[in-house]
Amino acid sequence: MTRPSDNIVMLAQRGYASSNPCTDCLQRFRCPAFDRFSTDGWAQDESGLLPRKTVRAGHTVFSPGEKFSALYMVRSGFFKSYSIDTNGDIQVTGFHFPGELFGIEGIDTGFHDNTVEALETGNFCRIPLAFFEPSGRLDGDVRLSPSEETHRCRYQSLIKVMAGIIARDRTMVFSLGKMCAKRRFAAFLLDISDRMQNSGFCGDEFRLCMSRIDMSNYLCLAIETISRLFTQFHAMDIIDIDRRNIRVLNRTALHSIVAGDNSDQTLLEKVS
Amino acid sequence: MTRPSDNIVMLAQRGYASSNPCTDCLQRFRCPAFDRFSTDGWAQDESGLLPRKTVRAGHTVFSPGEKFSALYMVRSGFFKSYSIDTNGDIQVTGFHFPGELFGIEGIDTGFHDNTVEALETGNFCRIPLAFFEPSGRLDGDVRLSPSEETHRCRYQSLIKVMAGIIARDRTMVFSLGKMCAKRRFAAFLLDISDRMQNSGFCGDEFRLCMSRIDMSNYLCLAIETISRLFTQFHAMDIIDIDRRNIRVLNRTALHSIVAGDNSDQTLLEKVS
DNA sequence: CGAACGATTGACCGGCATCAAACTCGGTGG
DNA sequence: CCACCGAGTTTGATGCCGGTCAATCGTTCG
Repeated sequence: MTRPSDNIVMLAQRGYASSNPCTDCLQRFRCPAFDRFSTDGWAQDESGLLPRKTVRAGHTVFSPGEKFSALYMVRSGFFKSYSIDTNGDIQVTGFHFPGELFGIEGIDTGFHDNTVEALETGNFCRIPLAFFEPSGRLDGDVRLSPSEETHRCRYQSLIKVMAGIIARDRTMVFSLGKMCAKRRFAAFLLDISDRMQNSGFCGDEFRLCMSRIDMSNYLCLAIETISRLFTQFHAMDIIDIDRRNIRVLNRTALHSIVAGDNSDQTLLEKVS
Repeated sequence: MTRPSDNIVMLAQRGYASSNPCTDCLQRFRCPAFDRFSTDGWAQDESGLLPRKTVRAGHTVFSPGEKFSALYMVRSGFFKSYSIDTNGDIQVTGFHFPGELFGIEGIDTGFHDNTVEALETGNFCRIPLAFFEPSGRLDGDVRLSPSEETHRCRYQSLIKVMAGIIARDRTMVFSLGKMCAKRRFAAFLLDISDRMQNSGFCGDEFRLCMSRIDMSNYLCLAIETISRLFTQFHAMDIIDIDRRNIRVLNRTALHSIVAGDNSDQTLLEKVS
């Protein structure tokens, strides 16, 4: 069968494609750089279009210590971000799907403190921070002088991005603190499913873009626990799982597990 | 545009304490509403000063569903914020000390989704969201027309507030996911201590403003675990604890527990 | 083919939640 | 003044979820 990401990958052009401005970008309606108010309909700086770039699996978009000067919009492919603590332990902090933004965490210090890495060949668009500034400002990247209305839209976009991150982090805190492994994992599957759908894929049958190790690290569970939960959910006919290919068979069951009417015990234990 | 002299008159008329504008506020240097660029040196709207309010222990600043239209700066006292999930379970999401801001979480939906409650009698200042808007805007609250420079400062303040929340949430995720109870608790004590100091109190001897229940809920641990850790740290001569009064005796030990060279075992186990 | 890596499955055990009981302290009323 | 109560806290006993260790299997690649 065809890989779910083929359709988008084929549309993604490399580098500056003058034939492929924002008006043709599949992610334009989720992109804060796409101006609905401008006459021509696509974001641009002095040099033309916003820069795009393609990275292969395992390669990074940026690393800790690099100067923070832009946001990034995933155009195709999947990315993960992680940071390394003082003990050298890795913490996967998130996954990024097509149409999603990443890289704003460094906004307070001015430097990135995490790494963003492509899970498979992917393409992203770099949106300079100056794009969101209150008024035209030259910072070596780009000079922009948006109209007041345009700027307000962009301003609110930036706020919204950060608010979304806060909301997602709060969910994560709740997940880690109050949910047992099963609930947490079910919530993770639903989250991934929803975001796949938002990115234009089928939400019920797709390929998991990350390894079991990344999953376990992100969810703060042991790899073995992840594996056991996969087989358990499979035995309960909630999912079909083959390598990284997953099919959601019983979404309702996942939701009831997440709801977890009782704090942490074996809801639906004997279904199989 | 109102002149400073006008405001003084208005203050007297409205019963504001004219002897206590922002220039006398102890928290002014941590407050985004305090304008270092303005000639008179304090934040104001058309009606005079930013509104302040006092609440008693157990009373709320706002509740879920209320319209989001302002940030809040703690002037004195201590506050906690918590939300209630679909199962009716409470999750304490944070504590707020003098000089700290709260209430920005509702910025994306336009409504607060959590409750902020005073832990003891406290006073806070309400900063209308319009204060941070790119340009003068009338939203029923206040009309402001800041200069470009002033606005950029305010704009960046808002960004910084949100970035700070994101950083704090990330720390929380790491704490909940990767730290055992002892490390988590030690990190909590250090966090509280630092913030007490930032708020102008002694960082080594103070009164814990929240109950054991709030602590345990916030840290996602059982009350019994919190209690055991208090006695354990006391036995190790790391702290002195009497009811809610705590004295930090060995800050270095707390730091080494948080560092946790090894994942989750009994560092300093046999010190007593 | 063999090495390396990821994934699965089983056995074991430890940290922390849970249950239960005792204790402290402040408030109330007889 | 003491008895009583209830909320908050402490301490002990027990059990279980999920981490750790270890062996096996499947897949990929040099």
